Parts: sequence; structure tokens; C-alpha cells
Amino acid sequence: MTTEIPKQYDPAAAEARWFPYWESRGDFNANAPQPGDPHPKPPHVIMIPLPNVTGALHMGHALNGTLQDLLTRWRRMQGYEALWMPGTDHAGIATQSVVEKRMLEEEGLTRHDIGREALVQRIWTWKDAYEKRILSQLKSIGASCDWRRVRFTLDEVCSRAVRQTFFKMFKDGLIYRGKRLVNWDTFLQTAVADDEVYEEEVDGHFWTMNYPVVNEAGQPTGERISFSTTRPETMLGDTAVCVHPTDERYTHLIGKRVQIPVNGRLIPIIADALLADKTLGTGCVKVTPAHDPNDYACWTRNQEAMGEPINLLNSNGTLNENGGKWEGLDRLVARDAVVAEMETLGHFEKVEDRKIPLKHSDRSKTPVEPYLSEQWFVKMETLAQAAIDAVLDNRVTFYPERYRSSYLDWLGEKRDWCISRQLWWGHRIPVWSVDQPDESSAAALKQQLESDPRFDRDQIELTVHTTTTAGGGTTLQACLATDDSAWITQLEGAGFKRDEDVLDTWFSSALWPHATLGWPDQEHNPPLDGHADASSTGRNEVLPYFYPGSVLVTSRDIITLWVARMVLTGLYNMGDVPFKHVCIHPKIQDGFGQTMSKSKGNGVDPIELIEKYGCDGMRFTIASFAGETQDVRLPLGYECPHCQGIIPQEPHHLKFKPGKPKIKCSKCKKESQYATPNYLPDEGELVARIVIERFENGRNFCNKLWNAARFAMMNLEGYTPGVVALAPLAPALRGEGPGVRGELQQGLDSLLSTATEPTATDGNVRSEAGKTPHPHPLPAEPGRGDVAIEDRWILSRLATVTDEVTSLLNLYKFDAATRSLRDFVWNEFCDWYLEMIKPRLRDEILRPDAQRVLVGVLDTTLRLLHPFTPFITEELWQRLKEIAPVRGLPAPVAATEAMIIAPWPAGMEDWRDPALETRFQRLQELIVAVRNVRGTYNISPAVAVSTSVRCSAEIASDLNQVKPQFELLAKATLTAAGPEVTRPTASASFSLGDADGFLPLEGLVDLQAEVARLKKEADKLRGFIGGHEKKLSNQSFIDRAPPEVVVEVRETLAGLQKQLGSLEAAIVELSGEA
RNA sequence: GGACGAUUAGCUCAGUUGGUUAGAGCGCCACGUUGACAUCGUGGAGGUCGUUGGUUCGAGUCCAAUAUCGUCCA
Repeated sequence: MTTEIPKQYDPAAAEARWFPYWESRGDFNANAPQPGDPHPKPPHVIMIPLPNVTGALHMGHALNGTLQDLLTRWRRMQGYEALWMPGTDHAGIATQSVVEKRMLEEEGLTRHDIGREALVQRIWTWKDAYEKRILSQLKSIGASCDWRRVRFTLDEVCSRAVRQTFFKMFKDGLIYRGKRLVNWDTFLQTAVADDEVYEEEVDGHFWTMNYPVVNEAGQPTGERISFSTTRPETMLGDTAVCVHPTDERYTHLIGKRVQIPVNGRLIPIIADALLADKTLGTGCVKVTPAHDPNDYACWTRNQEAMGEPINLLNSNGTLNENGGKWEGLDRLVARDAVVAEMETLGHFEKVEDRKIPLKHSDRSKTPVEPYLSEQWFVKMETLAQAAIDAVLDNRVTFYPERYRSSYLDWLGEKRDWCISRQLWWGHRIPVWSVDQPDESSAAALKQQLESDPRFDRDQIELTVHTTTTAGGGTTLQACLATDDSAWITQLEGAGFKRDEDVLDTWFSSALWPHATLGWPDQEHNPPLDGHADASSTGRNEVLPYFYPGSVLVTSRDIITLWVARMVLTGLYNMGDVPFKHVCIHPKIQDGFGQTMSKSKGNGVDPIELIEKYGCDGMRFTIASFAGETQDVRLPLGYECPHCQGIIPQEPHHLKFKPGKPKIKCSKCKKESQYATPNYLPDEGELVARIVIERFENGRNFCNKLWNAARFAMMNLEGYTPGVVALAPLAPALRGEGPGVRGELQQGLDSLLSTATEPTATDGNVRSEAGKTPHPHPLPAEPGRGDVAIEDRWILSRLATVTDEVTSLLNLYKFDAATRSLRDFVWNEFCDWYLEMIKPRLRDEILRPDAQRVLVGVLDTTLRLLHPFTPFITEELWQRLKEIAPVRGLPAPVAATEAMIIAPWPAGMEDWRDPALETRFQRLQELIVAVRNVRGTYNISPAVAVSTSVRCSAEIASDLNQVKPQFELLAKATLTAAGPEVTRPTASASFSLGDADGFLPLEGLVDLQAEVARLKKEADKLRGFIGGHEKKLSNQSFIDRAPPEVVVEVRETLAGLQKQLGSLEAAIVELSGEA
């Protein structure tokens, strides 16, 4: 077995092997406890930020997914019933427009050509393909979701929650119909969302004109008020002119009226500090609330003075009846007509050419018009307040804390939530309405329907709605709780028509945390794999067990859109928050600081990187980026398929028209096609694939771990489990005296004879039944015997790292956790511990205990790493199971069947020994100092050198304990150590303050060079000493600094001076100079 | 326009409540294939911490101003 371990870790093989293994074992499944379970596990719940089905996932999703999987695996190991709920979002406008766009490009068809049903059908086909792709990408990153529970926001489970919530809100009077300015595409005659418009500068004009001020009788006073505009035709819909309240040019006019010359309407002069700017133009602006967002906002502040907004447009962009004699003209034609009329009437002042930033529809490429239209709203006052309170009293906590203000500020505005969208893809609004001549007839019809014996208030709600604006009427609205209601036929027979609009996507995703757990169904567990949960007992056990969730992991841009709304609906429907923590992680950017996104074309498919660097390498790297401050910049390159040279990505690589662009390698000058999300390379073509050097980190780390484990396994021949008490080794091996070790050995013997699976052994949350006694502390007092100092050291370090990683994960500081682990594995376990135990592994007497500690440390290390790098750790765990199925410290136990269910390390506090770590550090410094001398003089490893060390008896004792290790690591023989050591002639030397080392190097080293080197060292020291002396000679430092700081500086200075003394002595001896 | 974040080595980033000589990975230089690992080992070079003021015995860290970049909101 041992000889079969390859020298390189093969990620693809491990990934292919272990994911299906975990799935088949059901390790990802999370279930509510069986009724009557006396010791149920506590739940840990993460709801995935549902990716939308518009396109495939990129590295931003990979980061998001990695962190959630990491937390889920970690909590699972800690003994929680860890649920990670997967699913996808229908993403209304984004998905519909992608499908429409493609249909138009490929078939020249619009949605009006094929109709609502056919379009929706096509989108379902798209959804099926991309959902499949997305879920497979998630699995590729190792996602341990409970895949039986996959949900989609338009599926029957989520739809039921949406309908129930809408109905409940409608009944509670929280939903109303009102006006709102939208971006109107006059060409396609539809509203487009804010993220579906782009801004572009166009050539336009900037007209200055004036309105005459009139007196109370409506007669001109002779005064005029000037303003400028780029859209003169909107003056037909003006409802005010506005000045700044402190603008002295106009203060006397505030409250007076002006007349619009082209239609004679009188409108007030109002003061509004937000809209008017004294420093711009005339300082006065006209206000057209129905056709400008800023004006509309102004109207909401000054409704009484202004009256209702006046809509000027038909849906096709021509003027409506409010356009007067220009009714029916296109708005652009009307513009010139209005200007001409103003000029004729003598109110035109000037015009200049100007570049005007104008919003365009991404879908028709035509300018959009702000357009006042009827929409559905949710009243936010009480809902928002509840969500604010939940954060204020810390029922929901943000990590990092600063994001709490984004959430609170936004909710604090309590702006009503516009939930309708003029789309076909989504949850259709469940309201039917019929026009009525007036309120009394509407009320009569309402009463008639409600008196029907089949009328059910839990299924249908009726309200009378009267539009206040001109031209509006009265309607009777019926909201139905389900689509299978018999009332649909009845209502439609009575002339009711269903609303054409669908709900905002966020309305359904806001319900995600409870909808996916089956709400509002209180009688059945939510379905598994599309089938009813066979274990259902007549109650929904899943919802109360898994709600509220534990933590939401997401990025900051949807704190308002999604996080706030989940809290709000969770409180509304469930009476409790949906999660306790919100972990906000960085955003992934490309090499130029642009956020990675599908629409920018700079998205990198995680699969590309997984193939190149391995899943674990990708995960470990990306987790190492997930800190609290900065976004993650990923400069990428293309690997030339001809010479494997790296071609750095430049901005122009992302900007190209559809086609087959080529990239030229600067090294071999050959061209090749390159990978982009926007096209597929030609069949058989050599493609320059995306590489991101930063991911080599994770790949290399995995390989290092692999080889460390490989080394361990190659040296486990003859391994036997045994208690390691770090008592004197030889007597114990001879069976002399039972002691602590004897007791533990007895315990082990009985364990081996009975148990196959370990009971819980840690300080985690395992149930009472699973508790075992606290592991015995390792006796660690120095001088106890010939215990290997490196064993105690590595265990002390392991205990520290375990504690660090656990604490860091509790705070979602993933980057620091990976650093801690990497440093431990690479710089401590590999560089020092493995090197130091090599002599013992070759010694028959010492080998058994060295093996036991080694395998114990490896076991714990793998457990610490598993959440970060699941595949390699499972692979190693399974291999280790073959060689050392019973292992662990201090008393071995049978390892778990699978890595994924191994307990998280805990309860090792007693192993920590800071004093020992300090002593060990001194040994390391001695070894480095010797290497340093070798390095400086470039002495080949083949040349033998010897070292003597002048130091305290204590250090000498440590040094002698590890003499073989010292010699191996320093590549020098230790000839003497102790206070009596004297300096040999013609030797190189180093000084550490409390230890001086001497290396006789006659013939190897130019003594002049050594003198020069030492002098340089001494000069450097003098600089430091000077700094310290200056500090100590400063009386206010002595007086004001804390005493312990002063003492510390004194001690450091003394050490530096001693070190300098040794150096100076060496210089004198070598050079004969004073 | 408002809020938040960033600016530290050639690159990408750490730096906990202010306290010895500011760290890591990659890259670079030199040496090395010694029985885990060249996706490696050993040693080395490289930074007046964006700028300007201030507080303090002491500032990468705290305060103010300023510049540049990014994100969200309007």
C-alpha cells in the first residue's frame, strides 16, 4: 500500500471518487430529529443565496459557495445537524430578456409574435438547462448541500408560499395599487428595470424660456421667471416651478403663480431645497412630476401645492389628451412645435447645443421615457420597522459589523415596495378586477359576492379600489389564495380579469428561508427529490426544527434587495428572523478591479480553475482571500497552447464583437483562440486557457499536504496503536510501572475489544449520550524524562492552531484561518516536525511512539483541514484508515468511517505550553543561524562543518536532547554546548544574545570576509541599540510609558548589547584589531 | 450629492486594544535533486506603510484635511 502513493496529488481522481461516496452515504442529508429522540442534535442551517438561472456561475459564486460549504462541513463535524439548502431563482426580467434576445437574434421573433404561453414555455426550457448546469457547477466545488431539497422559486412549493404571502398581505391591507414612475420603452411598450437601462450621451439642446408671473386674479404682473430645459414639450405637464427657499432672487415670488403660455394653465411657484440649485442656470426649474424622477420626488414632498401629476404620454410615445392641440404627435415632433409656439408668444430666450446623458433601453436601444404607471405596492411602514428592530436588538447580527448601517439606512426610508413587473416570466399577480361605474355599485357587487354561501374568507378577499387621478375609475378587486379555486371561473364569468403583471423576483426570494422548509404547509414535511417525505407524521417537523436559520452568507450588493426583505417577510410570516448571522464576504473582481459578472463578459467559470488547480486548491485559495476589508482582485492570464507561456489579460481581450478572436503569445509569437464566456472555440482548435497564478498557492499547499501524509504513511510500517503519554519511553516499553500510560493503555485495550466506531471525543456539541471523558492531559513538565521535545512542541502548536481556527471560523474570518493552517502545516509540521522525527523513525526503540504521535498529529490536522479541502482530506483519511485505523492522542480510538463525519478537534487546551514553545524557538534560531553561515559562504552541503555553542546549561540541555535532529537540520555536527565553550581559532561565529555559535571554517572561508560580515552585523546592531538608548534617555518616556514597556525596552537593550559584545569580541579575535 | 471601504515590498494582500528591528504568498538572486514533496528545500535582496498636518513618551495603527480607486444608495 505505502509504495503505491503517487508523488503528486491527483485532484480529479479524488473528486470523482469522494463526492459520489458522500452522496451515496447520505452524508449531506439533514433531517429533523425523530420524534422522541432524547438527545436531538442542534441544527445548523444555511440557505444558499439562490443563483439565478440566467447564466452559469462564475468565481464570485465559487467564493460564496466555498464559504457556505466550509461552514456546513465544519458545523457537521462539530456535531450539528447541518443543513445547506440548495436552489435557484427564476430572476424575472434577466431571464426573460435573455431568452427574448436570443429568440430575436436567432429567429427574428418577439414575444408578441409567439404569445405569453409559448414564451413562458421557452423560458422553462432555458431554465432547465441552466439549472442543471448551475447545480453541477456547485457540486464540482464540493457543495455538501442536501440535494434532496433543491427548490426553484417558481416550483409548486415556493409558489404556494408566494400565493399565501400575497393573500395574507392583501387581506391585511398591506398591498395597494398606485402610481409610479418607471423607465418606459416606447418602442417595445414595456417598462424596463433600472438594471436594464444604460446611459448614453446624445446631441441635444438646452433651451431657456420663461413663464409670466400672475396675480391672484390670474393677470400678468409683468414679472417673468426663467428656467432652462432639454425637453420643452414637458411644460404641458408642468405642475409647478421651483426655486431654492433661500434664493433671494425669488423669495418674494414663493407662493405666487405663473401661467404656462402654451396652454394657459396656472401653476404655483414653490420652494424646494432638494430640487432647486441656486448655483445652476437661472436657479429656477420647472416641475413635471409625471415625466421626471427628480420632479416626481419633489411632488411627493409638495403634493398639496402641486395637485396631481399630469401624464402627457400614450404608451407609444405620442402625446395624449393632455397635450392639447398637439395630441397624437410624437413627443419629439411636439417638442419643436412647443418651442416654436413659445417663441411666437415671446417667452423664448435662448438655445444652446449640448451633450445630454440619456437613458436608453438595453432591449430596444431607444431612449426610455420616465412614465407614470399603475403598479402594485407593499406598504413598508410596519414591516420595515420590525426588520429594523430585529437588527437593533441583535436578533440579527452582521459580520463585519459595518454593513449593519447599509441595512438600517435603507430600511429607515421605509419606501413602499413596488412588487409588480410588466413581464410574463414570474408569479402572476393573483388579483382579478372588474371596472365599476362608481363606489356604491362596486360595494354592492362586493356584498353580493360575499353573501354567496360558498364564499370563503380564507380563500378570497375583495376590495374596492378608486383611482384618484383624472381619468381613473373604480374597480372591484378580488385576491385569490390559490389557483385551483372554483372562484376563478365564477369571477371571470362576471367580467373580472386577471392582472397581467407578475411579481418582482425578490418577492419570492424574500420567502426563501421559510418557503423552502415547506411553509405554509404545517401538515407535511417538504418533499424530498420531488416526492412526499415518507417520514411525515401529520406535522411539518422540518420547518420548526430548521427555522430560524443560522447564517446567511452573501455579498454586500444585495443587503437591501434581499437580506432586508428576507428578514421582513420572515418576521411577517413566521414571527421570527430567518437567520441569526449575516456574513458579508468580498466581491470577486477581474485583474482591472471590475466586479466579475456575466454581463461584463469577465466571468471566469470555476470549473476551468478546478480542472487546472484542483477543487481543493481552488477552495483553499479563494477562502484565503475572504477577509473583512478588501475585494478580491484576480489578475488572469491565458496559457499559450503552443509554448505554455502566460499571456496576461489586457482590457481589450474582454471587448470584442462576436466572432473568433485570437490572442498572440509574446513568447513564441504564435496566435491561438482564447477562452471567453462569449463564444465556444472551434472544434479541434488549440485554445489558450484561462489561468490565474494566485491559485497555484492552494494547489501547491495541497501537494505539500499530500507529500507530508505520504511521508507519514511510508513511515508507518509496523505501526501499532498505543497510548502516548510522553512518559519516559524506554521503561514504558519494557512494561515497567503502569503510571498514567498504563491506565490509558488499559482503557485502549477494552476499547479495541469492544468498539468499532468511536463515541464523541471532543468539546463540540455532541449529544449527552455521545460524551466520553475528557482526554487525559499530556504530562508536559520539563525534565520528566527523555521525551522528545519536538512532540510536545508540535502538540502545543496543534492545540494553539485548533483554538485559533475554531475562533476565527466563529467570526467568519476565513482568510486568517487559512493562513493559520497553512503556516502550521507547512512551516511547522513539514519544515520542522517531520524533519526532526526522521532520526527517531529510523530507531527501532523510538519508532513506535514517534509513529503514534505522528499519526495522531496528522489525524487532527486532516480534521482541521477538511472543511477547507474536503477531497484531499477524505482521500488521505481513507488511505490512513488502511494503515492506522486506530489512532489519536493521547489514547487512540477507531477512526470514523469517513472524513466528512469525523469530529472537529477540540479539548486540547492542556497540551499548550508557551514556555516550551519559547525553548523550542531558541533551538530553531540556533539552527537557522548555522544555516545562515553556510548560506553566506556558499558552503556546499557536501562539506562537513562542526559547531560549538556557548550558552546556559539549560539551553545546552535542550540542545543535547535534540543533537541528532540539530545535526540533520543544521547540517553540522555539534561538538560542544555549554557555558564553558570557548571560541576556536579562525572560526565564523554568530550571536543570539543568550547563545553564541562558532564554526571553525579554516580553509573554507576568507577570514577578511568574515570580519567584514561581522562588522556589518555589528553596525546594524549599533543602529538598533542607538534607538533603544535614545528612548531610555527620554525622561518623559520613563515617566509616562507603562512600566512594563520600559522594562521590556531595557531588557531588549541589554540583550542587544550582549550580542554586540560577542560580535565585537569575535571581530577582535579574527582581525587582531581593537 | 450621501454612505462605506481601500491606498503597506515589483505583483496580490495580512498587520488584533498605539509599544522591541513592519509580515506572508508569488516574482527576483544564489545554492541545492541528501530516501515525503522541484507543485520542493536552504539562504538572500527588496518597503521613510498615498500626501499634509495634528494628538501622544511613542503612530502603519488614533484624529483632521487632501488625492486616487472601488462599491452601494440617491
